Formats: sequence, C-alpha cells, structure tokens
Amino acid sequence: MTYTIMDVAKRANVSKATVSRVLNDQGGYSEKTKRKVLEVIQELGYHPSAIARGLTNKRTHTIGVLVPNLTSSLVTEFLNGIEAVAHKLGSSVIVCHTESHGIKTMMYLQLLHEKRIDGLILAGTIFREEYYDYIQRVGIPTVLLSTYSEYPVPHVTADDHDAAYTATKYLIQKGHKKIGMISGNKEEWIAGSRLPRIEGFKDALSDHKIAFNENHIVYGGFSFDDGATGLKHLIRQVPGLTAIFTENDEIGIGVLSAAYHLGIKVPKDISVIGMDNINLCKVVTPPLTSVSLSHSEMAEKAANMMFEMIESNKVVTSCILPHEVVERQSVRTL
Amino acid sequence: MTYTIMDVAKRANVSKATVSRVLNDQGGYSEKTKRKVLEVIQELGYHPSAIARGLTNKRTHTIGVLVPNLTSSLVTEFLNGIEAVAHKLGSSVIVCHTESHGIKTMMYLQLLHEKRIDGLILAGTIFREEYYDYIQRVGIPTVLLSTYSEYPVPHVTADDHDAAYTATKYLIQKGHKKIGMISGNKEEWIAGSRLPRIEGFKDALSDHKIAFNENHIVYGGFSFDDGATGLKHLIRQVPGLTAIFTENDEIGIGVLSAAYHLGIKVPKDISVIGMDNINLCKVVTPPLTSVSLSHSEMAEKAANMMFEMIESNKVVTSCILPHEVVERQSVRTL
DNA sequence: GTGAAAGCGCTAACAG
DNA sequence: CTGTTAGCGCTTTCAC
Repeated sequence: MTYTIMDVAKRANVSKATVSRVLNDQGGYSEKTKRKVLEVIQELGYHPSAIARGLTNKRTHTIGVLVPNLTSSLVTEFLNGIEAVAHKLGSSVIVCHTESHGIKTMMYLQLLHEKRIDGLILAGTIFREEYYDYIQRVGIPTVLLSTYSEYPVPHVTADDHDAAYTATKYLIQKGHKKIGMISGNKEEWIAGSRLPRIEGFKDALSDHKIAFNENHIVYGGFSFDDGATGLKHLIRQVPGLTAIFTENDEIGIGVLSAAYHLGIKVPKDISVIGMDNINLCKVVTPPLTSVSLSHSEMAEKAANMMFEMIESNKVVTSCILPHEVVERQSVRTL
Repeated sequence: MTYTIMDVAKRANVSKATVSRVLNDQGGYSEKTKRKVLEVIQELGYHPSAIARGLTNKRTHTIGVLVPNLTSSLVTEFLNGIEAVAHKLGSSVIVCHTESHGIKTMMYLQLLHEKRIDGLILAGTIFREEYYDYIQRVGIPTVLLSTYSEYPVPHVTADDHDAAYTATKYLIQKGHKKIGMISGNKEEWIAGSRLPRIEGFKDALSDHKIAFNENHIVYGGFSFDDGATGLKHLIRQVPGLTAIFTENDEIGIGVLSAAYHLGIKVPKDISVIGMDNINLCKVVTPPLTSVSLSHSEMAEKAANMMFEMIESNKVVTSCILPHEVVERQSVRTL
C-alpha cells in the first residue's frame, strides 16, 4: 500500500494544502501542526509522488543522457561525471544507448520528451539535423558532450585538432620521423571530430618538415580490434615505421595487444601514443602514453551547463577544455 | 510550445476521450475520425505526456537500477544487458550509483520510489536488511543481480563456490601446487559471494590433497591496484608460488600489470586465472584466462524476471547461471 | 461511435 | 495560520 497526501492530511486532521506546505518547507503553519504532520508522514512511511508533482510543477527532476554505447570507457566516464552532478543537484538520469543509430536516437528523443525530462545531454554522437530540429521544436535544454555540431547548441569538447597536434608533436620531439596514424572510420560517432584529429596530425608533421604520405593513415573503427588490424596494415604500408598515433586509447590498446602477439616490442620496436587517457591506460602493458582530454571534467562541465540552462532558461556558452600529454611507457626516445 | 491532448481534440473537433482512444488503439471510433486525429497529431507534433499517463495508469514504464559504481566493466556489462531488454519492452532505466554506501542507497531507494518506478534491479551490492524492509513495505518488484541475500528476494547469480572451485581445479590440473588467491575485503560489494569463492578455492585444494595455509590468501579490494599489491604480498608470503587465482578479473589484470613492472613473466614465472571474464581479458597482455560468468546473460535474465514480476505481480524463482573457463594465455602447464 | 465527467496525487492561488 | 478550489494532462466509466 502506498499512501497519498490525502491519507496524511486526514490522519493529521489538516488539509492537503497544509501537508503540501510542510512537505515543501514553505512556512505558513504552526510548529505544532508541522510536528504533527511530520509525525504522520513518518508513521505512514509516506513519500510524495514525483509523478503527480511533475504534472503540476512542470519539472520532473529527471534528465536524459544519450550515448552511443555503454561499454566504452569513455562513455562510462562521461556517465559517471554526469550522474554525479545530477545527483548532487537532485536529479536522476535516464540513460539511453543509441548504438549510433539514427532511427533509434529519434525514438529515444521522443520517448524522453514524453517523459518530460528537464534537460538532455548528448554524448559522443554525431549531431544530425533531425535531432536539432526535434530538440528545437520541443524545446529541451540540451548540451552536447564531445559531439561536433554545425547547429547552435551549446557543447563542451576538447580541441581535437590541437590535441592531435600535441600528440604528434610529442612523438616528433622524441625523435620519431616515420609516424603512422590509426583513425576511425568516417561515419562513426565522435564523428566530425575525426577530421580535426587527422588535420592536427598532418599539420604537426608538416610544421616539422616531415613528409606526409596518405598511406601513413589507416582507417577502421574505434575499437580494440581495429587497433589490431590497423597495426598490421600500417607496418606493411610504411617501412621503417617507429611510432603510431591512435585516434583513441581503445585503438591504442588494441595496437599494444596486437604487437604483443606479433612479437613486436613496445616501445622498443615501436612507440604508440593514444588519446583520451581512459582509466585503462595505466593498467595495460606497457602503460599507454596518452593525451588527456579529462573526460570526467568535460562531463561535469556539460552537466552543470545543462542545469544552468534549465534554471535560467537561456542558452549558455560552449567551452573547449584543455588537454595535456600523460607520459607513461609506450613511447621511446629515439 | 508543447501541446496537450486537449489541443489535439479541439483541432480535430472531437473530445479528449476520442483522441485518447486512437492514441491507445482501443477501437470504438470510425476510420474517418481516426484518420483526422492522427493527422492533427502529426501536424502538431503532439506527444502524450508520460507523466500524466503515469498518474492515471500507475505505471511509469521506468525502472531503476542500483549499481555500486559506474566504471567497473562488470557493472557496465550489467547495465548494457538491462538497458537492452528494458528498451525492447518499452521501458527506460534510471541508473543510480550507490558507491556501496548504505545511506546513499536508502536515499536512492526512496527517490526511485517517489518516481514510482515499476521495478528495480539491484546489481552487485550487498543486500541489507533495511533495503529489504523498504522494498517490502513499498512493494517494488525487485530482483537482485549478482547480489547475495538472506532475504526472500528473487536473484540471479552465478554459483560462486562452484566457479571458484572450477578455477582452482583448472590450475591444479595444469600441474600447479603452490597456488595463491587474491580476494576482496570483507565489507565490499559482491559481498556475501566472497565467502563462497574462498570456500570454493579451499575445497578444490583439499579435494586434490593440496595443503592449504591461511597465508595463501591475501585480502584487499576489488580493483586493479589491489591486484598489484596483492601480488607483492603473495610472492613474499608463499615461496615457490606458481599460480594465482584472483577473485575477479580487475584484480587479475592488476596482477598482470604489477608482474610486468616487477619483471615477473606471466605465464612463464607465474600463472594467473581471473573470474568474470570481462571484455578486457582478451585485450590485456597476455590475455587473461578467466572463469566466465556470462554477465550479459545474467543481466538480461534478471531484467526479464523483473518485468515478469511487474506483469504477473507475483514473485519469480531465482536462478543460478552456469560458468565455464575461458582459456587464454595467462596460465601455463607445468 | 462519441462526449461528459470524474479522478489519479499534487501544488497554487484565493479566501478566511 | 489554514482550508477550499481549481487545475496539471491523461484515462476511463457511463451515458447518449
């Protein structure tokens, strides 16, 4: 049996209104009635229905988070950060994993709107026009996290071009000249940030007068396995290769693993630097040097921005978070 | 602007009731009005409020999931499985991470109850009496996932004793005699399953006439770092150690990592077998042999059970899922 | 086939 | 200080 405000009211010999008042600390009642009401609430184990409240208040204290998957460490770190600030601010989060699937994403958007979420965070997805239209139309305060967009929606991202440039430059400064890159494919998530990373790589090369050849880059997916196959392609394609920059750490770790199986020593034979600095980096063998994009920070920032939008009801300004290379043991000085 | 059923009704020159009927495919209207209503809905981009619906229907199509953290692979795999079946069955999931914190857990339980979730899954937490009391009192259909409990709540788990026995026996059959175990501490999550795992380890040893000494087991936490420190303790405590069984894969991977730093070769110098068979196992170096507890399957099973409880309104029977050892390259035959 | 009206549990004026 | 009343957006009898 779950009680209603009416049950409490009757039992305390007051009106619903009074119960509501003490429930919300609004004042306008005597200490005595307050005590009585609280007592009855305790006694009954009464908890107000957030559903009913939501109906009147137009505020559900629930936010939605759309992620492409649930198993990548990156997403996991995002979720962690978001959930933390949401909880601190008294909201719950509904997670939806879209599998980077357009139709599924639209369905989730509708679903979340039907549930009347207060706000939305889109993480690591490509932001399509239809999403923008929908969000715009129903007016959900939204912020994009690590998601590139051509549409005017606030976002928090890293400067991908710059980060890739930094990673590549780091390799160069360590004396490497034959450097390859393993990138994700064109359609995948984090999409849009793909180009900048590649450009950053190329720019660092050219700024340091290192010749670039298209076959220094190999395209695949964003997973461990792609790192493995990427490595194989790369060593075949570029003779004398000494270092690899991978678009993310998952790929980098895949490279580490494949290298082990192929009898290639890291960093002795080949150096690798990843990107994202996920938790795993420090636990793989050898620990993976990576460019840190401080994801938890990004996620928290995004969440805070979203709540600000909810409160103030106006758009906030996007921000780009800094990065740094975290040196571990997968890069050797030549 | 977000429209209500009334807007649709007016615009279609029918009553709310009729709109509601076509919305729910209830029949009792002409083809013509149906068409008209649908047309207006389309036109307005109307989406019914799940909040209002929830209020009348006493069904929110939202479930809650309580997990101890958000970053362990195990939890991630659970979430993944749960979200998948929930979505297939038309429900959303609110995730809450309790940090194995009793107070926080109770707060979340209350919060979720206030949100009037249809059902609840508790994953990888120790199930305390106060949780049981609360759940019982407010009557949320609940199932425990990989959580030990003395209370009559349906659960899906692995047979921890058996799995630990299997892992240990595997090591023995590979010719190992000096076997250590790294276990989590007493109070942590997955708690309750800790004892069975230790007992399984001991039983396998004694069944194969291998002497057991208390210092063959070292206790710590459940993370990478604990594996590292565990290894150091173990090699000091038991001379001639050739193999280690770790209570979970995270610990096992920590051992791998620490071994690398200490110049200990796996599996040449020392063999290690983990438990859980998380995704990471196959990507670390060397790939970690592990006892598979098929978590996604467990999660899906748990979710299905929960929905069954919601539908049928009666408790379902618990189940214990099988396991198997997944051979990779971290164990050597002596 | 369709509409009117009551009610889900709560909050927010508006009166006293 | 406290109660009455009118919604919030939807579903569901019960009539017509």
